[in-house]
Amino acid sequence: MKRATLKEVAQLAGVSTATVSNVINSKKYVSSEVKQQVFSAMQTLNYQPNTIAKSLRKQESRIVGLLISDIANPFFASVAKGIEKELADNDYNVLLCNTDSSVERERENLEGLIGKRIDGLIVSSAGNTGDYFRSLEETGVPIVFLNRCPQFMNCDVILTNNMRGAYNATEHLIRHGYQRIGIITGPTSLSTGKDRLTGYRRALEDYGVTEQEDLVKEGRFDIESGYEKMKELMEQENKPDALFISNNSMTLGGYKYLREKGIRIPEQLAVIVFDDPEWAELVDPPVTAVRQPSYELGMQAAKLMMASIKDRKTKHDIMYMDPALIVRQSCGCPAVS
Amino acid sequence: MKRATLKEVAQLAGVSTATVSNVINSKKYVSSEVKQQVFSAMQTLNYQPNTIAKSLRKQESRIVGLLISDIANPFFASVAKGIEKELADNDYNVLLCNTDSSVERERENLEGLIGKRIDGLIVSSAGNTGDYFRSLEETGVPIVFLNRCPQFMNCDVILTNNMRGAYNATEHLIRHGYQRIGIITGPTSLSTGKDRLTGYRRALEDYGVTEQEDLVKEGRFDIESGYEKMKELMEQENKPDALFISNNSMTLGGYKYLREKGIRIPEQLAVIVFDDPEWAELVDPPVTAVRQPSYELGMQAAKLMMASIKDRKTKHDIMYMDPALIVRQSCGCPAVS
DNA sequence: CGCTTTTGTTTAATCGTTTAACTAAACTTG
DNA sequence: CAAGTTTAGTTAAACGATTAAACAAAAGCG
Repeated sequence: MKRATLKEVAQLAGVSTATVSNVINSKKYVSSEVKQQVFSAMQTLNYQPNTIAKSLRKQESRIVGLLISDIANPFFASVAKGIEKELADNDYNVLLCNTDSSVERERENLEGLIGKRIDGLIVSSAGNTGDYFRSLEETGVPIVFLNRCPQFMNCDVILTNNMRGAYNATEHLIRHGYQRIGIITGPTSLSTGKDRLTGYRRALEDYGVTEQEDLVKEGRFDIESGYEKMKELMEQENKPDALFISNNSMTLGGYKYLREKGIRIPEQLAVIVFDDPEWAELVDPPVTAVRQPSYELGMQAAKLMMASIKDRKTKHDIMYMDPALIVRQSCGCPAVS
Repeated sequence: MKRATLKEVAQLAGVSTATVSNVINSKKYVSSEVKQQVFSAMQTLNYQPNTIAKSLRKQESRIVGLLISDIANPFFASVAKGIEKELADNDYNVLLCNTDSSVERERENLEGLIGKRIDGLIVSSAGNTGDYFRSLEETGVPIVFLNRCPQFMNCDVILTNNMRGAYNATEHLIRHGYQRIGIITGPTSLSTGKDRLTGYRRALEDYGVTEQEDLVKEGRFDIESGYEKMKELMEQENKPDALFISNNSMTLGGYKYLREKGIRIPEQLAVIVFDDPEWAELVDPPVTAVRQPSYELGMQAAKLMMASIKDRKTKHDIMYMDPALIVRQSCGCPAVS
């Protein structure tokens, strides 16, 4: 069954298409008689306006692209949920693109999205430079960067205060008297990876602890590299007595290794992790975590986006959300402070 | 900066729009001279075809709607990832709609998607009847139901073999000698909830165990109800000695309660859960789980969708994916068999 | 050399809306 | 009551692509 068009509705109601359009969008004043006619015509034809045609004419798609590395990562899933909610409330839809952290796929997806004439893009880029976003930006499409901070562009950025989160975590470990505090960090090509590492370093500095090079391992924010790096750390001469892990996925990998080897937490190794997924309090032992407000992060990103699209906001912000340290049992006795 | 149109490219290249179109889509034979001209014009104007116009003309959007209850649930997140991957490989995009299990929002979203003229819909409905999908189906848009089985419609359905999964889990508990095997099931208005309950019952029957009404609790597939129902079970006279929990979220809630009360698994309560999220082997104790092939489920759903869209497949399938029982430590000693 | 066929390109209609510009009727108003 | 204003609705041109049909030039052919 073909869908009815506005024209057909107009014919049936015995009016012009313009009038039908006006009725639908309640633009101009239309007599209630005619309105009734139109409504009933719409009813009988089961008319549903064609958004594509509308988009073409109005030059807006009411679609926002979402470019993220891994929707299966609970952090991103939660972010996506926040974004979807906020956008839906404003009658915008989300086009989901998963990049698997591949710059290649990111670029391809971006091209597709440009073609689709998205009204905005929310992105947590896999790349470090992000120069290929330029061509989108130049056409006036607002971009919100999520937990990634491109150097040069004039667009909104929303970030967890990664440095502070990492600083607090490290500080916590220092205050508990740990001497050899290691870190499994993310790719330093990403601002999240870099900032968390910086936070860790600042804390060490501030407390006069000298950094030990072999206690700093760079992973790839995924499960496998978490396992690998944990292995490296625990098999080397100079083992850490405490460890800060930079995200949830690497924690899964790391914990896996520790479990296999029967290494006890926190007796043999104290652990604090960045991200606070729902399983954090159920693993053995419950893990002390730096919680990013992921859902709120998504909502805020979407709000910034709406402000750019609807209110034509052109002054762009960089917005920090503060993470919270949730102390559980993986980081040593609740002493000192 | 306005985006260039095909017309402008044509002008610059000194040819007609039809020719440019032909070059882009390599439809008809175009002399390589002209081709060069067109390409270079496209280059200098930084031309990106407008998909919206194309959609309108060709009457296809190359967008598939995805309607799910909660993208933050790792099961759905993984499903979504599989769908996105498979669709992207076929040059289709995913429009993500989160319904929060609200039939209301589901209906609203559906309307929006119809307006957007999606080429297909993949849905894990929150409702039981799903009659409002009819209007979409009638226009010839293929629908794939995911883990939900509407009675009447002529569309593809892809299901985890919920009954078998639940049966196997229950059987496993019975064979380990448990006497009072309980279940926290999902809403029986959903086929997932119902089928898992049925599987549980069949197993009991087959082994001549009589069902005890007060050991069967119906949750809502979310964390809160998991906590509630676990509480009810463990505070009543007739406590279970083993429990089958119907999904991952309710497990989180249930485990939370057990941890609070210091109830030991499996000594005081053996547990098997449906779904095998990434944290399953890290919680204390690692949980025996019925693993649904979530990513593959998503991929298959997308494949069915592509078959319907591209190959005009009209004969529709109901496809079962078999879950696997992953035995860990939460369900008693690895004895018997 | 004329005739058909092939090749390469153009013309113009179309997809389903919105909206600026226009019109005709009804209503004010001095 | 003539002139201006308001009201309620129509006409037709966009938006940016695709594509059937038309066409001109070149090639093939006896």
